[in-house]
Amino acid sequence: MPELPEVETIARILRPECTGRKITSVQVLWGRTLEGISPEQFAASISGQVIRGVTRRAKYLDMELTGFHLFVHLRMSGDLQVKSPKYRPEKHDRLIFNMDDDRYLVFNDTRKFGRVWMTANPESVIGRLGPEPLDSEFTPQMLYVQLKKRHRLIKPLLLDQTFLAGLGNIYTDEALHLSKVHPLRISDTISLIEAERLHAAIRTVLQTGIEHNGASIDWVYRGGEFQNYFRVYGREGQPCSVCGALIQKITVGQRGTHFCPICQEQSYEL
DNA sequence: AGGGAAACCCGAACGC
DNA sequence: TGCGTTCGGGTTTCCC
Repeated sequence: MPELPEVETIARILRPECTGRKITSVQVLWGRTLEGISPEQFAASISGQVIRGVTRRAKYLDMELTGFHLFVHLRMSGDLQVKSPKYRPEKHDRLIFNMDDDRYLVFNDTRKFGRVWMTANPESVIGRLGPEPLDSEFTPQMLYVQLKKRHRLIKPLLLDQTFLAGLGNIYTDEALHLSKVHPLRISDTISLIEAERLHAAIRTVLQTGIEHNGASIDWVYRGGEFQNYFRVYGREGQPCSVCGALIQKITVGQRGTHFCPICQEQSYEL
């Protein structure tokens, strides 16, 4: 499930493969992948565009083109890979870009949730996103202040991409457990100490994810390594690695939420 | 303002 | 075995 670390890994893999390549044509195998543009218009405007660079913003892959940005959000099951000239389309391929070295950039997405935007104005796609959790501007103090301004359950707030950009369900549960914050805590009751722990935990889980995905070349939707290090996610009924209590699973804001009832006390902690 | 529900999808897991 | 049902995941949109 591509979250921030997986997108970061893809960007790192694609950057040397695609930078400087010209897109000569594109096959649109599933039109609804494209946001705000018809397949015909898309094909017409992308042909001849040169890929200037590949970066990441939150969970969006950002390909800078000659006159546009191509943003790709992989959502649940998306995958983006460079294929050799002899590649033939496979099941669930949605977009196939032909590059000027005769290789292909293939967007495959089993569940059809992934989306692609082509725009001259990046703000129209990523303008509402909150701070980047791994940036130096994102400080413990800033997190504390922002939490104080809101009155929301901490779990859904951390998942809100306009509050903080990049955490998905898995990393949120992991970060809450690592920082010993209960998922049902109300944001403006979180102390400075707790906010500092949460800040550190968010960075730790994301960085750990990046390291483990980076360590395995073909992780994308074929099983990465980070799953072997889950502290709570998917471990309902199994013992907490810290205290031995059984991990519980509840629903918070319509999302499956895993936590340790002992480590993550619900009471206020100074 | 915040929260709940529905919608978009399909493969895996589950129940019988 | 084979069938039908449920679930989950990220995000947006609508409604209370």
